Amino acid sequence: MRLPPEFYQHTNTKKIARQLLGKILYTRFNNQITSGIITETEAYEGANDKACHAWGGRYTQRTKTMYEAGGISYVYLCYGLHHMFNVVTHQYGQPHAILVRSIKPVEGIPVMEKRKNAVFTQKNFAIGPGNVCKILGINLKHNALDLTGTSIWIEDNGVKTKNSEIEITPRIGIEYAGEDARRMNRFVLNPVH
DNA sequence: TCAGCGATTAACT
DNA sequence: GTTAATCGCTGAA
Repeated sequence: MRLPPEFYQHTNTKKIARQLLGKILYTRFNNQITSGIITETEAYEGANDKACHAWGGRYTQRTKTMYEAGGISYVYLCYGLHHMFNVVTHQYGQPHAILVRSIKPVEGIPVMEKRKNAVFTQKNFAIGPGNVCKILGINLKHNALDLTGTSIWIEDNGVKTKNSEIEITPRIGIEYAGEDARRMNRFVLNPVH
């Protein structure tokens, strides 16, 4: 079951970030399908969240994607090297987004291994947001794509995630965000301790 | 126009 | 634990 636009257009971004855990993220580029279970997300809550690119209502070429209505992708380049894949949420005019930090590969593993130029082991599964984009083949060209289209989409396979399987922590790599750096906006499924 | 920097990673010591 | 890689975005000039 593909997630409908209404799923993304809810106004509680943290709740959506929680619900995305356990869903399956698919990409289909050049007729190659790859997918993985979403295991880690971070909620970025718009103009009032200093960690969000659109903090304070910043509206630029890059951030304008986040102001769209929920249900599209937001991809950008970080440190000049790494692509980050986000899901835009909330209503039009509210720059909320959810960063997908980790997935567990399911379909098209050979394709993903080739993209990463490495063979997957238990340990180097797609850990980290840069890797998620790398193995799924996502780059800047895939910014602002409709998540109900045929290139990138998310499916619900009916598996329910239990609260006991989920860890909630502050977000990563945003120490500059002051107070907001302490928000409990990161959701991890079945963390390996 | 341009300097400074970042929602990071992998390969080092 | 430390660091190089590397480039688009941002904001100030």
